[in-house]
Amino acid sequence: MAQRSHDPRSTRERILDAALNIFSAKGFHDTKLDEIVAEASISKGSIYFHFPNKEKLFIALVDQFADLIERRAREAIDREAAGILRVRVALEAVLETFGKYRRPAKLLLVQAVGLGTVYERKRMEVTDRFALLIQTYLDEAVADGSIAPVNTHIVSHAWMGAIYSVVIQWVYTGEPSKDEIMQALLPLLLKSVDYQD
Amino acid sequence: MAQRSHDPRSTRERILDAALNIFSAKGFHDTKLDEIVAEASISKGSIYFHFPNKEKLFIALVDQFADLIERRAREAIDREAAGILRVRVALEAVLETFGKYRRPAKLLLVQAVGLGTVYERKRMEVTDRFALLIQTYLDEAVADGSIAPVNTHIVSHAWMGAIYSVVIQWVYTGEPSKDEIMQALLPLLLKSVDYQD
DNA sequence: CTTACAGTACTGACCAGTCAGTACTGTAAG
DNA sequence: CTTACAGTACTGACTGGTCAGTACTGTAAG
Repeated sequence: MAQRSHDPRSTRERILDAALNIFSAKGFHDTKLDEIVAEASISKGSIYFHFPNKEKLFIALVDQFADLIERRAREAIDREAAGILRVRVALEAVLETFGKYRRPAKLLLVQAVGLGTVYERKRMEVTDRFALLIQTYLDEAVADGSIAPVNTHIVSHAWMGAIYSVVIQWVYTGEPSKDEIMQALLPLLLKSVDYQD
Repeated sequence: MAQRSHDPRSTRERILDAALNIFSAKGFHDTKLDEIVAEASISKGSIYFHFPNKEKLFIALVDQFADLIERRAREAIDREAAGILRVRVALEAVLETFGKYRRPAKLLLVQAVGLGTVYERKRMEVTDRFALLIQTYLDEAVADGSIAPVNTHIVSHAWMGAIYSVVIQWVYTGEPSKDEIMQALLPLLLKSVDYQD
């Protein structure tokens, strides 16, 4: 029967937690709300009290994690003064965060893709967001002469894709290690824009 | 009622054609078999005569197009003798093929991702396939001294991801143009492994 | 008349979303 | 302080539309 509410806002978090577990393991369509209900030990109605529908619940998780990744990257970048060296710390921060939160990583990088018409827009929104972040700092590096002029629009998408797929590989198989990735991916990215240290 | 269409085997292709159209436009889950039936002007029974189920029909399309891309790339590569120059022709071939077949491209690059547990394996299979293709030729280039030794496993995944995301962007928005992509992406990839022409 | 297909009509499992009801917490008028 | 009403948080049995898949029939060619 109806429960007390001395976990006033924690129910919402229980739902998000459980949803994250199941969505990231099984994907959007293979996840039944009843599984989330069981995992969170709440009721189905509760989900609909806190979220308008299954889709919005999923998107809340995607946004939440995209925010986190972006915040971590920006924080790391802002701590570092010099132009292109910021790439190192940003990449480190992103790998660190993805590594710490593998389940949400899976959600963001894989499960959020290919969900049908409704999600096309969301997918684009998220990728554009990260590509723009990269592009901003690449433009900055070009402006201050750290690197030669390039098509930063294409380069930023290429970088994002490169990071994405290496991270996906890593999230799924555990290989290669974070250190190996840093050692191989960082010089690769820097050299791709002609930056030699 | 039932017509003997004197298109004996073409029904199968009509189904594949229609399925490709609808799947690539709406994604797997938002596509109803009845829509394919209407589009192909065939019957539902026909689908189940030619394919065991919806999933296999979808995967047949994915495999078909993955085969095509790989074949085009290999053909282009095999026509070119020198080590790293093969990268140019392979990239050209891949872009050419993706450009010619935008709808299947969408299917392979986006719709086939994040479809749930059953497809995780397929996704990995396809990405590994392309990554390995790249890795083979990178290893060759390292062996014959065209480029310095690198972690070709990571590099191949990074390259694939870079190509993927630029192509996805292109398939969806039409921007940047194929020429711009060639002009920006090719030097980027080559420089990333320290190859200067 | 058999094989290979093509067609139609149907079914039933499934599951997102609903809703009527319960429990508890203010709070304020009498 | 106590009754009354309102607001919030939550429950879980139920439903109704949907759609993959099935059963069965039709027919033309060899």
